[in-house]
Amino acid sequence: MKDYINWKRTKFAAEIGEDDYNTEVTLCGWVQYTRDLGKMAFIHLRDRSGVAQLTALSKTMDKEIFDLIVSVPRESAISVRGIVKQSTQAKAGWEIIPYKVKVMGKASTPLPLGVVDKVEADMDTRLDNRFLDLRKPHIQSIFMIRSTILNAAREVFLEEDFVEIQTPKIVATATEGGTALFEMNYFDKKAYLNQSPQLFKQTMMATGLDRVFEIGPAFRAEEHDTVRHLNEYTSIDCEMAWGDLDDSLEILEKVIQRAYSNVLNTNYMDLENLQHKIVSPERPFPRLKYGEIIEKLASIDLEMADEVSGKKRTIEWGDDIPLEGFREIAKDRPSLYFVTEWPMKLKPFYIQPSPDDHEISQGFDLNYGEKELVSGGQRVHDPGQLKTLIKERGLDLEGFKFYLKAFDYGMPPHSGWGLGAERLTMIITGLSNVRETVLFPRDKHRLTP
RNA sequence: GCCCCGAUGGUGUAGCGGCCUAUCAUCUCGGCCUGUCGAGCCGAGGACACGGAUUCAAAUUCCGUUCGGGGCGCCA
Repeated sequence: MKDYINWKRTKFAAEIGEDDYNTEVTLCGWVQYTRDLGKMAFIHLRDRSGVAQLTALSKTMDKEIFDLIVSVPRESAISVRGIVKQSTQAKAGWEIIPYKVKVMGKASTPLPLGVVDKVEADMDTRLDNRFLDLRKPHIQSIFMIRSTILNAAREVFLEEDFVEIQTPKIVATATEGGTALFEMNYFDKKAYLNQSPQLFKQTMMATGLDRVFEIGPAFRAEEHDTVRHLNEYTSIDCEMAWGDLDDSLEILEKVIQRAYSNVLNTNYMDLENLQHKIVSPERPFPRLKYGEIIEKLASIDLEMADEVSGKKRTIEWGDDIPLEGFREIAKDRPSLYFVTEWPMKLKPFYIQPSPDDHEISQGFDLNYGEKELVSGGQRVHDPGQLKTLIKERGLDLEGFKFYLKAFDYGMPPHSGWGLGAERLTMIITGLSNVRETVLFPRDKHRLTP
């Protein structure tokens, strides 16, 4: 039989108020809970905005509708038409007296994952049933916040005259090196999933677009198994010409600050759902020199394994700062700070040395406590110098042909950075596992869903 | 790449040689209930990852496999 009723939603649960008393509404959502008292039943209907209570009385309603509404399995998708009634007994002050119900999508039982159960599920179970996991308001909040963060970045870039670009994710050469890549077959040729847009965005500096940004995926085939790594992550990248490192840092500060303030302004309910409080950071962010950090760590005798001998020794200038070292620094600096003036050998080949000291680079990191958020710097734009640095690292010039070509025909000075979108989301939401901030995370063990 | 840890109903767990025909909660199904909102009450259902070994006896010990969690390095 054809259904002639228009089941389009007229209100979200959270939109209902005094003005709606004694009017008809159509709500669409999921049956969160059914409390059947025999001749009377309460159904909690959840939509994106919140929960509405439907109060069904067998005496005053069609028996068929009553039986349907009390028997529909929880988490089924239903549409309900009813009258909003004021009620002192209902928590919201109102309730819906339904008179028409349509089951749009019946849920099977039992659920692989309870949406409102009192028992928590493991991350693995949750990810296997992510669509159900996402029905939990506090999980949805993570992705509401993530969306705000990405848009805040976009907002700042566009205000600052950047052009949004997309660079290829399938590439022929082993790009910048330093990480394992996923290999793939490209019409019988070997190809790789790109680890970062670095070389492409730099190439754009030779075009006259001057300021570009990209928000897109990056792939790393590292078999790391930690709460802060993903094999596919979202990189917020930018590159700008004709300026110096400070211009880059300023844009970065603005992006981070805007992300915080937009989340504070628009996602206060989501922060509440996550029971997390944040404070917008003030600019400029503190700047720590690599050398100062090493001094501090050496003064407390932080030990680390020597790269060559493997023996334990005190940290010294030239060593990379281990996580344990950053944990020490985080005791005094639990929030955002830049780390500048890294030794050249700890930074990639495309980072420019300082004009005063060729051992020191113009590369920087942005940390939040012990967490690394951003990496960037002033780039080498002289083709001769760039070739030398590539060779010094033992990399094959042949693989960088397309990149180097752009430097041979008028490359202006430029700088830029890459920000891990998930790491920023993790910090702003206060979550401890980066997987929480991705709908369908890719890690060493997980390829589905 | 290196190192730890774990696997018990749909979900989350207890048990750590015989007391296990396996605990509790949640869940599912059936019954009662006209004001529930962590509903309540009565009844029922459902599990020891897989393979091997030790033992009179294994969920429990050992080995292997598979799957999962975490740490380090590296990075965003």
